[in-house]
Amino acid sequence: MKSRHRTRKGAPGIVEVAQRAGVSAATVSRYFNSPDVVRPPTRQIIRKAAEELGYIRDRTAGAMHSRFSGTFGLVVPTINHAIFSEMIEAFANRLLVHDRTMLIASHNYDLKLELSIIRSLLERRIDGVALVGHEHTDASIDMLKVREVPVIALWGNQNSDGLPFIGADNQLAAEMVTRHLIELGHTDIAFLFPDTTHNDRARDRKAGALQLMQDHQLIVPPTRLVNCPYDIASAKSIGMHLLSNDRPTAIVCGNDIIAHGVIYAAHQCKLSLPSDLSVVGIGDFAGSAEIYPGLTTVRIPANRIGQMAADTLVAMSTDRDSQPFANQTVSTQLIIRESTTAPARVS
Amino acid sequence: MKSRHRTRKGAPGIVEVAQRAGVSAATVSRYFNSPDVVRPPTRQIIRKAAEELGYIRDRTAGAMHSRFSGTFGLVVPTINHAIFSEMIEAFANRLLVHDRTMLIASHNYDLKLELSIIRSLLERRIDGVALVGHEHTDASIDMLKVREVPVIALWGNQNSDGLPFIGADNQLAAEMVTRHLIELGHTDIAFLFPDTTHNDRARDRKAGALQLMQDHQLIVPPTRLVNCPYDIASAKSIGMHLLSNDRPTAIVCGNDIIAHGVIYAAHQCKLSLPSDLSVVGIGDFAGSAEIYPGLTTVRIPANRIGQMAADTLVAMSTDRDSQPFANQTVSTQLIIRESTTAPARVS
DNA sequence: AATAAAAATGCAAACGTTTTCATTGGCGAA
DNA sequence: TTCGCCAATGAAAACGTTTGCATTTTTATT
Repeated sequence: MKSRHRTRKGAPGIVEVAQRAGVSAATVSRYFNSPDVVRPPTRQIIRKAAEELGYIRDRTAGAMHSRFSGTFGLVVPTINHAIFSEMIEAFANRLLVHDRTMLIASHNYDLKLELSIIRSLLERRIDGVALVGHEHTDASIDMLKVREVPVIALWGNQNSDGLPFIGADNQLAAEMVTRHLIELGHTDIAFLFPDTTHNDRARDRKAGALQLMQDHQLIVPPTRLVNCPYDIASAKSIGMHLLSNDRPTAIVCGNDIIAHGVIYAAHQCKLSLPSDLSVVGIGDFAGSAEIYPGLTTVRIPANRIGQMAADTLVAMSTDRDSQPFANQTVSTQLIIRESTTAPARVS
Repeated sequence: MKSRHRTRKGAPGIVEVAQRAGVSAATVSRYFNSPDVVRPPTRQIIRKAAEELGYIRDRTAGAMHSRFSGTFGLVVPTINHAIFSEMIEAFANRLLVHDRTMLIASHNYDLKLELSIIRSLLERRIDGVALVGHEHTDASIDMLKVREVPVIALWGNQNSDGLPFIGADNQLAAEMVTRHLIELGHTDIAFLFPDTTHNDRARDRKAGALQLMQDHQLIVPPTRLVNCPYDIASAKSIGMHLLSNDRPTAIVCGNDIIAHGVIYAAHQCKLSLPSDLSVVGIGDFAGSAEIYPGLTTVRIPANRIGQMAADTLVAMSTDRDSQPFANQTVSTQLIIRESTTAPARVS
């Protein structure tokens, strides 16, 4: 209790374990990091000593020397959102399998905040980081490049930013649902997409849908192209407005959350679905199969993305040199349920 | 490149900054940790040097000495679930305000896994941890106790385990919705709750609802007490079964997710709500206000819980001695919307 | 059984900070 | 101008591991 600032209460270190086991600290360290290099009998002795002492390794200290913290970062726009939370959970669980942990933070589509989050992650010496989308400040990317921290972009499938990615073809996804409606005979279709300013996924989707309309010589007047945030309350109220007079025969929603909101709006307006209105979403979130009527949408395997991201990042941090990893586009699939049908009155 | 194992690429350390600023490393360290003790002119010089070098602190190294990692753990049953994800986001965002980060993991109601997660968090030297609920293995609690890591139990409001908590009165919440139905005149009420084995929140709710029924001399036959997992698909299918013949006039659901499923089931069965069936949930999740008909439920402020947890934990880790913190029960509120009404045929 | 080769272990020097203690410098008071 | 005090800074010892190298022990070979 003099020069020694208060010692970690009751927590034995590697040297205490070594002492009790009658070996050197180095051997104990090796026992934990690569058990196969220590002789089986020694292993037993150490295991026993560590257990009796209730020893818990200090990876923080280990990270100092080995430069691996065993922690990875995940930066998302928002945690509290069906599609991301599914991915987050998959990512975290997969990391756990690799004996790694996840540091996560959300920036709510604020790129400036993203930068400061990345900085904060770097201060914690993460072994790698997964970012959502391809829109990031140069400062963010540079910071990661300088440290040579493995980075991976999730959810999109373009590498405008030069980052390896794991994601879906969002443009194609939007095309799929739009084509489905066109093939059913719809011509008066409305589009509800969120602000695309800092959201490349939404931009791709919107572009895909609109392009397909154009390919089919269908014009989309401004009134049928509505901005709608990714939250159910806004979606419902915008939906109500859209349906109250001169309503379209079908609506393409930027994602399933918006679609849920629109369906609720339709119920509220006493419309019967799908005869009065066809609705499609993108994403196939939890609840989309159960909602009434079942939502026609495009399945994007969020948990697959999360899992692949974890695997890839761990691999990248380990085999430092096998970079760059191949970009991966996960498959999307049109799922036709009960929310779509041919329009009642063909024009 | 001889004894020196590969140096962190391009990453300047505190000494490089010190060198460039013409001061000692100690002063740079002080500049970052308590700027007020270094003279303003010196501050400027250091700030400039750090900026030009693109210096990023290494908190890992700092943590070694100061025993604060600036990271807190959050252990939840599942991330991908409306109510938890709202709390998780609030917790993370609030920590960010405190310049701290969050390590999170989910155990899917597996207490054994929870233990190993806690261990893993401890290996990362977290400054504190928030656990959901009051059911934990003794080993988990002991491990935390020995290290004297601040712990807080979320979501419940009992301290059977001696842990300080921040949560809601789940029993009361269930009573509120049940009372509402009874007051409307319902006597034939069904209850859908998840397995309560490792879930004290669900247990409290169930107990609260059933107790109230008993208080009102209403008996609940076994057929009206159904086990139902917290997922929408199960809820809908169980709901369908329950509604297909000899249906009750009202259903109390263990949480809003189950309620959503039941409402979808009712739609599927072509029942009209609330005249044919009243439904209540607990939690007031996103979507509960928008669903058709709007769900009568009890509001539990998840984000408030998350925020308070972050504040409390940070405080606990800082003022080590002001423990134990007062337990906090957040207020719940009955929200009456359109999913409930008096039963059609009074028996 | 002796020797070489291989495997297991120990020693001690890092890793990049923070913090204690000592020292320097600046400034007001006499 | 000189002295003394306080604020600001520097030097160096931790913090608890990992790992390169040296040494010892084991195993295989003749």
